[in-house]
Amino acid sequence: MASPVAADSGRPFDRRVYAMVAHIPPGQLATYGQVAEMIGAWGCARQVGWALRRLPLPSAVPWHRVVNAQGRIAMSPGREGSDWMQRELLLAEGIAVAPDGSLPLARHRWHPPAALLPLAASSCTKD
DNA sequence: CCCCTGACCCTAA
DNA sequence: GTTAGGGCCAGGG
Repeated sequence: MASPVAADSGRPFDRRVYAMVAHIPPGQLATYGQVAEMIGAWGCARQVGWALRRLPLPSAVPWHRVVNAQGRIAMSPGREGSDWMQRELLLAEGIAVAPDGSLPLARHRWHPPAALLPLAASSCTKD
């Protein structure tokens, strides 16, 4: 498999999310809403979070580079500690993540190339 | 079909 | 700077 994108995802939406996240360079960050907009799924930030939740770990997809718009790691009991794993991975890439999950989002914000901008709007689940 | 929940976001206080 | 409320979309009971 030449692509880092997991092929075991049944939903087209999930694959779009993973493919986009795979473009985020090391040491840089994107928000859920940002990823949603980049695949043309405006307003579907929550679905992006769902897609990442369905992602089997470990994964070649750099899921840890996606945080919420508040500049904090999305902590939730349902994640079974993957949120803390995310903090460790970001620290390893040189991003100063505070113990409470807050981080300097503005300093590490990813600026995607125009080639990745959405060509058309898409639904959250459909292509 | 109704209700609740979720790795969200924006605005207002 | 942080917290609270309402809105958003899709899944599951």
